[in-house]
Amino acid sequence: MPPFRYTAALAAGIEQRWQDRWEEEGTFRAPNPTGPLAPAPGTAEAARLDLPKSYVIDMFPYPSGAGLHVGHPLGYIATDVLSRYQRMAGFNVLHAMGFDAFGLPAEQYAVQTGQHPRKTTDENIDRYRGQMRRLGLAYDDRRTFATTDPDFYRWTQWIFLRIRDAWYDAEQRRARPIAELVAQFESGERATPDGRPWAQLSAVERAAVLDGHRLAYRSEAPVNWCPGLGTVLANEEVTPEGRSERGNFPVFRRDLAQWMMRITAYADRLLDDLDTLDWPEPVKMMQRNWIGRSQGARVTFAVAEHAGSVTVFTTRPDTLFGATYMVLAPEHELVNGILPESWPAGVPAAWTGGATDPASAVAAYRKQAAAKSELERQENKEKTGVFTGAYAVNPVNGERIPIFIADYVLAGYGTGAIMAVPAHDHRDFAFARAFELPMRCVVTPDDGRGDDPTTWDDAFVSNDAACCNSTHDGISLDGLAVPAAKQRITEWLAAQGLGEGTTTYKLRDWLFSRQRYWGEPFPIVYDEDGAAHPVPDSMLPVELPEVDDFSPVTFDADDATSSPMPPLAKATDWVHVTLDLGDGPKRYRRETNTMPNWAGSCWYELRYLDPTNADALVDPANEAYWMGPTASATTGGVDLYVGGVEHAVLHLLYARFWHKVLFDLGYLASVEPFHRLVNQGYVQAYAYTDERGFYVPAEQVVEADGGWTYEGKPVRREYGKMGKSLKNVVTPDEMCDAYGADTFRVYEMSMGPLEVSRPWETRAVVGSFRFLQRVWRSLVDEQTGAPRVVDTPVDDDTRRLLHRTIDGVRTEMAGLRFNTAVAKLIELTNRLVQISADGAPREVAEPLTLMVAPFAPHLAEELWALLGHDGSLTYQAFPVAEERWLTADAVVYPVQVNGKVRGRVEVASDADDATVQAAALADEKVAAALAGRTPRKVIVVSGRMVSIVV
RNA sequence: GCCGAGAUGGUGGAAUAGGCAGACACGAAAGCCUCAAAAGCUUUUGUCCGAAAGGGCGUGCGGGUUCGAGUCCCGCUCUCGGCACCA
Repeated sequence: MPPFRYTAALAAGIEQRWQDRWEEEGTFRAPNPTGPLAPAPGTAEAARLDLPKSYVIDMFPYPSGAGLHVGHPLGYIATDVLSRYQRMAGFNVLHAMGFDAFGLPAEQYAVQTGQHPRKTTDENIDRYRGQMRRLGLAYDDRRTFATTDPDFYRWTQWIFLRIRDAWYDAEQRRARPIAELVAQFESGERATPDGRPWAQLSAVERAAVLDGHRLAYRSEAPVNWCPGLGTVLANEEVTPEGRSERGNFPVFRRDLAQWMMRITAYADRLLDDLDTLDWPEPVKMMQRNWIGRSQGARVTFAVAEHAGSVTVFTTRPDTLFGATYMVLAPEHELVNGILPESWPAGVPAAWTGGATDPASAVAAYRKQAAAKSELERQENKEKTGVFTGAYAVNPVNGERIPIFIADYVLAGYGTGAIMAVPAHDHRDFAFARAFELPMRCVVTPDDGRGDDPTTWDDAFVSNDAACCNSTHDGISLDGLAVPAAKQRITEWLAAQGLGEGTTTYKLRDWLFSRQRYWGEPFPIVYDEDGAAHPVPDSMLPVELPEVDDFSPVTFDADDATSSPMPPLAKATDWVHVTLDLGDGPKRYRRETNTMPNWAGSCWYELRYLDPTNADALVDPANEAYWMGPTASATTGGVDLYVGGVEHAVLHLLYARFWHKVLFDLGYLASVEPFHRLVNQGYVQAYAYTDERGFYVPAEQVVEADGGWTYEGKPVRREYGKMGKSLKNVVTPDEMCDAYGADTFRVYEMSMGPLEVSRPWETRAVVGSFRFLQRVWRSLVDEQTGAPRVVDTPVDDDTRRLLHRTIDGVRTEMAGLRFNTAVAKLIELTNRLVQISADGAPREVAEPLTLMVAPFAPHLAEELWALLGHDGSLTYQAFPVAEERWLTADAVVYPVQVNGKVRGRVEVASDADDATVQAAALADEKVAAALAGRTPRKVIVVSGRMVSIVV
């Protein structure tokens, strides 16, 4: 083995040396316009402030105990490659990394072992930092933190207080300080809920009124209580089966006083501003679906022989004439009030559920619905329900229609009540068929099915057809297209005082309390009356107390009646405090819930901008510089944010919400946190099970004619995640040991497009290793380690390849197509190898080194030094292609005869079409294919090809 | 069920302003070097017929538009992801 061959050991030496040097020199530090991270005037760093900026980050990781496997760094390497490229291409690049370190695993480990979560967390972070350093990730080392740092969560708490201290002004469509709302109440500009003057309200009453407006508020509301975990959960953390996403415990709806975030106030803006973002369409779609805005109308139906009325929400007010019955959610509050003593005469048996009177029918149905698990409801979509015995009056034609309760109507959406139009709604159709309810066609089918619903297989649903059978005193929709009919009827209802156009959302307010230890404490205390008071900014952060027992009290998983007991409640010395909140020292009780995991990740991208600022979460000048709106990003935000699709809804929606509140309150110039989002794919892996179904170590499985064996016995292959229990984990450290970090980086980038998931294949890594070896061997003498570069000029053909490569690599880099960029570099390298028998021409060696640098930075730095340069190449200009070498003198045209390539002709690149055509027809292979026939048509696509038709 | 994304050699993947399908890499085969092995290097490698020259067929399936379709249109199949009675 030659002593200076590029081996793993040689690579390890180079990598270590350059990582040390980058650290010593602070190579990747990005200057801020102002504050502690602003550069000294006149330095190279200061000059970079005049360049266009680029802010590139990944979704920061939760530092788990298992460390990184080869799947995790895919996005980190991609953003690193891009940011290294951009530094060379003339940008001031901010690239940073932190840790989302509050979370359950550390707490659960603490519960099991008694080891403080902070210790576990810090150890894991150290391990992650070590692994990331070893990969050569070029972060600004001054801009890093964990969400668990008191200096960080101080600001998380500060933001919480600003949100609590704000209300949403629906007219101005923005958040405003609560003091401005108080002023409106005081002046009488805004009436109090019960009309009394503000001054006459007691302190408790005022607090209650304001809580009805605050963007962070406490409410006694139905929440998802999970006794098995001992905590409440956000809607998003509950599976469709009604169980906890984590742990799969049953979840119950219970009324509990909890902190909420009024994210619903921002539903429209969160929806509308998606249009300004450069995000993958599926992610936008998921957010749109989650917000679930739908336009429609509320319509009030009187209850027959009764004083009450029921308001329904419908998106199809145009079908009001087709309403033949009404359905309330079983839990609807009006149900009990409208039940008659006995069934009306002639009620069909199927409607009563076999009960003797409406009250017992409703009670029985409710019981039956409650007994069904969510899963059973999912599986069985057959419509069930029961008649209430009451009738509603259709306001448009006075018709009496029966009122049912059924679980296909959800209490939490719209008004919890619907008008049923079985002819034009699939669900209503199914219900009507099951209960033999009448149907009336009020939208003429345009698919030839006829207008008699009794002959239909399903409802006719269309927004393009025209209305019919919809005329009564003073109102007719007949002949109107659906959209026009909606407008007409909505106006009519409003004029009659029977309804109004309205918008509803699926989005609910965000439950923000967790009964956990390892989270941000709320900066809230309660006085003797139970009133909440903010902890003054000057007393932040409210730090977590030391406790002996980190677990919330958990209960029998099925005990729906249990109540939360957070771990912080046990820290009695901490809970009970004496504070002076401006009216002298008093006793207070601290809030013992903590914030949910998402809190820190709702704003961390802002803290990288000014991580050491002690006076503000970020200096406005720094935020405006890095994230402010630009011509192409009109709502501002991070230039590139890379992370997994699993955060498509929750993290990204919550972070957008907080960002908008902070914008409204004047703290930020940007309206959106993340302008461009890219979802990196997953690196997955094969796992193998033996005949008993146990996993066997994947690395020892061998492939043998169409199957796989482990220790000679056949095993089954499955494809999925990497995990300890699947015995298929491959770590970046192993790859660094075997090949070096540069090889690993190149391999991860050349596996395929960033967005696509792909299987890990360790044995393929060697291809990237050979590539770097060829680069090294071309420029360095393997026997002496001396550079073997010559100054002889290269042939035109090589020079053209060089410039085509430069041009192509720049294009691919900008489009994040790193796999094809690497392929182009390999092609250039393979040419260099061919022409370097007597030494590598500098004309190719230098630009190749610079272009390889984003992918294999350590190797490139080493080669750059060997080429005779001082200092890091980090800020060397990326090569620029010369236009004149991008076009060849001659072009080879493929010639098609009847669609098949039959020959090729070489023609000067500036030849006109006639010349090209003549050359094509003169080619002997083409002539042979023509076999004497006269071309009917000859098509010359300039610079591309010739097509002859005979 | 609804919405979205996708399907290209043995494998990962190239090629979208409709213009030479399979770049680049892995694997495989043969060879060079070596006492030998490893590493490295060279050549071949979509498939079928053929000794070769050459030819036929080929981008999930079936149609269509076009001189020309992986790319556009219509109709399917399958895979993955999201939502799940949202009125």
